[in-house]
Amino acid sequence: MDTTVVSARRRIEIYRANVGNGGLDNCPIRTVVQNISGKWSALLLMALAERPYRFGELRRLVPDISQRMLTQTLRDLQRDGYVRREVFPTKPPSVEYSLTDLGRSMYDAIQHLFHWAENNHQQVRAARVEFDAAED
Amino acid sequence: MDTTVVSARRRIEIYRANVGNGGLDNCPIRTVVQNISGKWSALLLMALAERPYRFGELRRLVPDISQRMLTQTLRDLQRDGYVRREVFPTKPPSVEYSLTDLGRSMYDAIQHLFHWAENNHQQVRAARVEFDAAED
DNA sequence: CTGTATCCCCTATGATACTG
DNA sequence: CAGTATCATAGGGGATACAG
Repeated sequence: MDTTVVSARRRIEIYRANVGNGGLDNCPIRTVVQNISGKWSALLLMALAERPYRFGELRRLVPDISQRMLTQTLRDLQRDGYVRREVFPTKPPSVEYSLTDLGRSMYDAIQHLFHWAENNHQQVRAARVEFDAAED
Repeated sequence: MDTTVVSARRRIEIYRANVGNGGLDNCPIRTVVQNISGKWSALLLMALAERPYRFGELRRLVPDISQRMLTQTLRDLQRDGYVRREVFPTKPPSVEYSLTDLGRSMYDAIQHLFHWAENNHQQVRAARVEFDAAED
């Protein structure tokens, strides 16, 4: 817990040092968080953490994602180095997506949050209900 | 790492079981992730993980946040149960924000990702540069 | 000091149709 | 099968002014 506190202060100081010439743009945390907080990113990361998937497989696995967002989310994850895209010259061509080492490493880190969410989301929902009820 | 894989599959299965009647809305992970992925949420959580802050203090600590977003982000964090808001009847009134136990617990979980980001954001940036350069 | 109320813009997401 | 292109929409976020 002391580690938490000291770390938090240092992070803020680093952020403040960059305000004015970059600010959040240079923030390590936002660099990472911004591109994995999309609507479908976590879901696709979880799928690929299990095993490699082809494009169409992912589409069927996540039935309510639009083709556009599947393409775009995968591309963003690939751009950040989390996902590897391999094209196989079958006919018609097939494309396989898989986690890179960097992606797996990041997944191991974000997994703590996923796990927390599974254990505590009811408390969060309850807090929302209570907050909304308290509004006059 | 077997834990990772098995867990990921179960999470996807839980998600798929809800597609059609709720889907992402009932997803524990999105319930949590959606409201801490805002532009300023992580920064404010880190500040409050250090110590309680007054509204004006936070404003000076994070000079480039608009008053509107400071108010709104704090309110969202409070609504989810992460932040406690206390009004002191001074003149003029002052308001103090602090982490709740739930907030501190969540912070401990998300901290792993923050730590990863600090250690690996250069690799992510490098991956982006490489990806962009490969575009014709 | 700590907010609320407007107005405005930009980006993320979605629906649909088309292509190698 | 695995995408692109185009158009439309909603919400996040900022600037500014006002209020208790």
